[in-house]
Amino acid sequence: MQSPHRKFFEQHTITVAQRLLGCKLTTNIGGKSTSGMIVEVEAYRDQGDEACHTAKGKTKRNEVMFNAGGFVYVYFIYGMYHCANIVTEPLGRGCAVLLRAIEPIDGIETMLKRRKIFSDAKTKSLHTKLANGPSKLCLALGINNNLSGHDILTSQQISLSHFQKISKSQILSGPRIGISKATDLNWRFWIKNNKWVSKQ
DNA sequence: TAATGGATGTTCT
DNA sequence: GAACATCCATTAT
Repeated sequence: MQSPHRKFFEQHTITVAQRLLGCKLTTNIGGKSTSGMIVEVEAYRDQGDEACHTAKGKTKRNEVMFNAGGFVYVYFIYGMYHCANIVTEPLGRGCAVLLRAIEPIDGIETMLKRRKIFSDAKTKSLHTKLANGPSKLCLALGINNNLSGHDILTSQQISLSHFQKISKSQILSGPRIGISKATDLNWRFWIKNNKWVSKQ
């Protein structure tokens, strides 16, 4: 399948967020290839969004978000977890889409090991354990701060391709999860009836 | 099934 | 010193 071009990522953040649903995200880390279809995302925008990391300007932590659309922004949270974003809109803006959940495609054995899921009992309801949340997704795909600042168009370790066509009628939206500011914005988007989504 | 609280460290006030 | 785009085990209902 074809990979998106720069212009795909430089559109309005809401547009990119919706169009990322159904795309296949692949990582190649530690000699292991893993991939999954993006089924849930959240949009974070530079203007009118107090919950966005860049709401108060550029800092050491968020500087990667000011790259051109298509760069990867990973941050460390709660002392033990990572969250992965894809930068959107043109160079210098500071917008991104948070990746919240994937439906596994390739390298499931590797993902199970990274998530420390071993017993058969646990593998029976994988959709509630493997990658249904931003930090679970990072663990499953082996994403950490080393990937922050990579260009998803050229990186050898993380890439994106079109995979499944998702129409507007298949996309639902609601408030973003885990934030205290700008909770009125319905900027979480997910694929309707997809069981790999973190919260329906 | 819902609610609570601990783990853990970086960033910003 | 508080907040934090989380997760999971434990406890209460």
